[in-house]
Amino acid sequence: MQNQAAARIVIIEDDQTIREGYTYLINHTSPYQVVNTYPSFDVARQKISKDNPDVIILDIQMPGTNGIDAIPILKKLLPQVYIIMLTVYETEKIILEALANGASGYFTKNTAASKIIEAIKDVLQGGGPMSPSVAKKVITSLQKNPDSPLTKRETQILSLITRGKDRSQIANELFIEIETVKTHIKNIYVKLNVNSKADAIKVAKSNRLV
Amino acid sequence: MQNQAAARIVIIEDDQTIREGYTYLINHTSPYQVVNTYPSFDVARQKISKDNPDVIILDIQMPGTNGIDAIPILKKLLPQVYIIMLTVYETEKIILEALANGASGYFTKNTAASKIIEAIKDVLQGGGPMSPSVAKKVITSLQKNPDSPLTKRETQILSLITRGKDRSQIANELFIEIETVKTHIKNIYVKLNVNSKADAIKVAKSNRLV
DNA sequence: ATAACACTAACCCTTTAGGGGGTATTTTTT
DNA sequence: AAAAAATACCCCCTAAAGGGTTAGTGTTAT
Repeated sequence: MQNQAAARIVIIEDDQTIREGYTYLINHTSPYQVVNTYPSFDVARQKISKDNPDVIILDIQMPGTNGIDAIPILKKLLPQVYIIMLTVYETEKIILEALANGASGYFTKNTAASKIIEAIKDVLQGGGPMSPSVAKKVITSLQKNPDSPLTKRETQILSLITRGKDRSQIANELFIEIETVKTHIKNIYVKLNVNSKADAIKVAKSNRLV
Repeated sequence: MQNQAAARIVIIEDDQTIREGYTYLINHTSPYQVVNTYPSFDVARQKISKDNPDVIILDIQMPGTNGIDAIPILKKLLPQVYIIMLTVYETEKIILEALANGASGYFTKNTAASKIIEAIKDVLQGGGPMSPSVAKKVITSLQKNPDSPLTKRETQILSLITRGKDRSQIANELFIEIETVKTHIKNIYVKLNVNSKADAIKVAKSNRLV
């Protein structure tokens, strides 16, 4: 008698070869079972609840609803499910969208089946498995610009501005006068070559100053 | 004759046992060499440039300057260096601060030396190595709330507000009237139970609505 | 020690944006 | 057919933003 049922996997992927390849490999080399596969999310939508999957392996480019948009719908249908993206896309934008929408892992399609099996184990244990190059892009997206032209105080104030604070709230929070805040903001605008809050935030975000 | 010089590693870590343990293991089981070790950043500061490291393994809690604050200074001294954090801390806040400051990888101290050696290989090849639990926290920090009370349009407008756009800019961007934007904002305020932009942004960020 | 930078604060000024109250039509989704 | 979402208009008043200028006091690096 085994300790618990094998985790249930569903693969949603339009390429039949990939679908069958991963299915075979997962079923034959791991303690997990692929309970169903679908060629698109639109086909999966009505039936996947009955599969009761623990993990979904999801493509992005598919006929009909794309994988990115499918994630929140799948999470609503199956709140406990872990979704691992398996796709050819690895632009920072798409990776971050997938993770923002609720994906728990992200791999590119050249990934060996053994790594996918490790990834299934990893999500089930509360990890966040990613390809090295994906992890790199995620980390890069979090990094600040080390060559900011702003001083510490200016950076601090710009950060409060990006959080929507107004001059008086900033003054209160930093225990300084509102006129001092104004001076800092004026200096920030000069350094960033802007003349409004909106543009300052835009420059701050695009140059990762905060 | 070997293809290239072994990558040069420096360890900055106040615990002598850990320092010596990892040094031994890296030097004896991998193609990398630990060229120097330091018990604190303040000791390392003046001499590390001469070590010319490719990778620094960095603790956070140390006498003097902590590891988080040390990262940008090290990056300024050695712009090409990869920094891998090795620490007992794994709160989301500290992890994100370390990565924002320029760390390329992050591990907790119970990590096996073999994983650290893999991590060194990984950063040198352009990856972003992390412990599974660290990767999980990084991914969680990027995820949106799937149960937002806001409609698509409201979410879109709130997102533009968080980017510092004012009513007229939002109206222009979405090709709608400024009065319509006002209406959406009023509805957002009611749903979020706030009555100012700053509070809306605060609620949006703390509940990951955008 | 001394110059440069950072942080602080004050005065002047005008323009723009924000927030609250309502009502109402059209479009989309269920 | 009913509900929800998106659109748009009117009224009101206060608060906030932006620009210009000057200046004292620390701190830090050369």
